[in-house]
Amino acid sequence: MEKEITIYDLAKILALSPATVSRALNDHPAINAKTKVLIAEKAAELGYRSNTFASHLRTRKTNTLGVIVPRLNSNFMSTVLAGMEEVANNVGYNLLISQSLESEVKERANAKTMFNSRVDGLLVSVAYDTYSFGHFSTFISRNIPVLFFDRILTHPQCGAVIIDNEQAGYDATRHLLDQGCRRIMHVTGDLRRNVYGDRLEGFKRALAGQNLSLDNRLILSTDLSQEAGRAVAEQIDQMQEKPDGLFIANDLCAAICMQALKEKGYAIPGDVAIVGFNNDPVSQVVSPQLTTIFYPGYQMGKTAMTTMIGQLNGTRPIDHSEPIILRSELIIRRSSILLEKS
Amino acid sequence: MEKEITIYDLAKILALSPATVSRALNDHPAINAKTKVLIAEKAAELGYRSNTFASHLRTRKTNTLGVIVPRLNSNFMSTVLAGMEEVANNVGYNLLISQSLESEVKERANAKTMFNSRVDGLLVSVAYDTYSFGHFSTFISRNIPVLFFDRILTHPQCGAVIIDNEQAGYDATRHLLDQGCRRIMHVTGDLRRNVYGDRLEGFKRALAGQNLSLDNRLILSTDLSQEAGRAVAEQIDQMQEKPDGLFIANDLCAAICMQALKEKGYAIPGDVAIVGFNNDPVSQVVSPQLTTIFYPGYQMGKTAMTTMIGQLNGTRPIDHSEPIILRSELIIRRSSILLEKS
DNA sequence: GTGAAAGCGCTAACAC
DNA sequence: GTGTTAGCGCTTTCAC
Repeated sequence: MEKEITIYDLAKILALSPATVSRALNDHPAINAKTKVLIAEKAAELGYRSNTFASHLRTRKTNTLGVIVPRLNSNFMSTVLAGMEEVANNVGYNLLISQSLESEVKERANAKTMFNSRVDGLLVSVAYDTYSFGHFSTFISRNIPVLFFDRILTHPQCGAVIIDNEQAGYDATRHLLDQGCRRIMHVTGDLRRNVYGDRLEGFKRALAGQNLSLDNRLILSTDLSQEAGRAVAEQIDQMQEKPDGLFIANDLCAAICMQALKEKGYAIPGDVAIVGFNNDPVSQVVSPQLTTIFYPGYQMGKTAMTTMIGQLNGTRPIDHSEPIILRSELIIRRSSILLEKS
Repeated sequence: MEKEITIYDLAKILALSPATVSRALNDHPAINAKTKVLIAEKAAELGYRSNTFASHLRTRKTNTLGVIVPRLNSNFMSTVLAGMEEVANNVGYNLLISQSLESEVKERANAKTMFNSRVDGLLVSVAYDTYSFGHFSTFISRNIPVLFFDRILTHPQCGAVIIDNEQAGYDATRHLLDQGCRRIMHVTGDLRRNVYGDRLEGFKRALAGQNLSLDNRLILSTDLSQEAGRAVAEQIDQMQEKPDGLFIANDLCAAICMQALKEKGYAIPGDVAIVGFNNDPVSQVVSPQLTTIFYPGYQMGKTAMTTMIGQLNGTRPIDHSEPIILRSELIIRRSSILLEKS
């Protein structure tokens, strides 16, 4: 076990004060350039590494940001995280990542851990059943910025990065309508969650635009799991008046559902046209390929992180009155094409 | 911005010494049980939270573990991470996660950051092009345990958690042979990497078992990307002697390749039987569904983390002479079934 | 069973 | 441009 080199060791060897060494290492402008070089070389030579705890203890900054996501093992979330990590890493922030496993209880515990770890900021996409803000208010009261992304809670002091779910829901539905569908079923998640609630609004707007009335039996709130996909296919098979279009708020769920429908003998898109959501890799490999909404996960991660870091640096004006909205996009594939392009 | 409560505040209020408060909070046996209760209550009442930096500064322990993965946005890796997170979270360890983006250079930088963050241990799945051990030896020399998982580097002082890639490669190939394939192509990654090299060994052993000679033109080392999948289909289409079996070391790549082959008019599995690798969600939604190797990602994450924590606690005997090998499993689906079960 | 005191390594006033 | 000094909040001998 080698001994750790400290700034005191460097100071003694170079006949300087620890303060000078500290300043030089932090690239303080007041220090002579030559002195800096000297110190940097010696530090490298002796394998000096800054003790972040001592530093954090003084500065009360940790250079660490907490990220809480519902699940790590989802294509979308890991893509978001990848984007966040890239930005954070580039500017020297570390990421403390944990998952709520879709449980508010666990999310609360994670938030507490983050708080105790003294993260400089917190980025959160909330769990399926999170509706209270309490576990984040400790952050707010200590001036630690909290930024929500994708699945958000609305709070005057918290930023948010989302896509325009209402518009995306509208686009998806409108596309099915344009293809001639007149009886569209919408399979979605918990409607109190912004991402699902907003999509439903878009769904409704699209129907209203065609003077179609809303049939509540055609709105299914599920957990969007693979099992849900199978169950939906089963349910459709049992229905008297079957839908001719299906808008499912998750690609994997949609893919499984499509597969189950095909097995039951339904033609896709002939009998039922299908639109998914997320542009997950599965949407490209199912047949027919799945029409979906491109969800810019990587960009969302980068934007959220950039916003957070900007806020921490004070380089970016903070306006939490409006969420940051990223562009999503309808990607039309074979699962929904009923009309040839004219 | 509320003021932080420290043990000094608690000590003063309770007319005790900071030392006693510290000991009580850490459940030191020498402290009177009643005193402990008293202190705990007051701490809770005032919203005291331990300053981990001050603590770390003294104890030189961080309760933080570093994890470096090639990419966060892969289904397999995020599943592994989910498993790790669950275990770590349960015993109070935090995870500092970063991605190498398949570059040894970035991996080196990440390792340095982890080192400076004083992680108590490091878990690594190495980048595509990592062959030197140098950036990990600083950890070893400071007695910080390094554990590799999945894509490993072999080192006498580092543990490793893997699946038996050789056996998996054998199983996949043997299955194709059992289905009657006689000209099997193997599409894989960088053969110097254990996961790919070992699978190739299994591939060879299976062929040898049937007295089939090895045709090097049928071994393709690619980056296993989606583009690679398309390129392989193209290449097969151009070949004079086409393969009747295809073993691709990645499900998404395999799914894309299958799709491209289908578009070119090949029957799957009739013309070409296909086996993938990973049991990625895509393997279940392609048609025909893809035969693959189940890769226990969640379990791998849990096992790796449990091993690491055991080593840190000293509760687990450490034997790095042999890697920990998890069971993987061939999952037979329609993409490779040529013979009906007898 | 509890207290006094030193010090972990760093940074930031404040001097000069 | 560099040095002096005083902590940041905690743990841990060593006392009693």
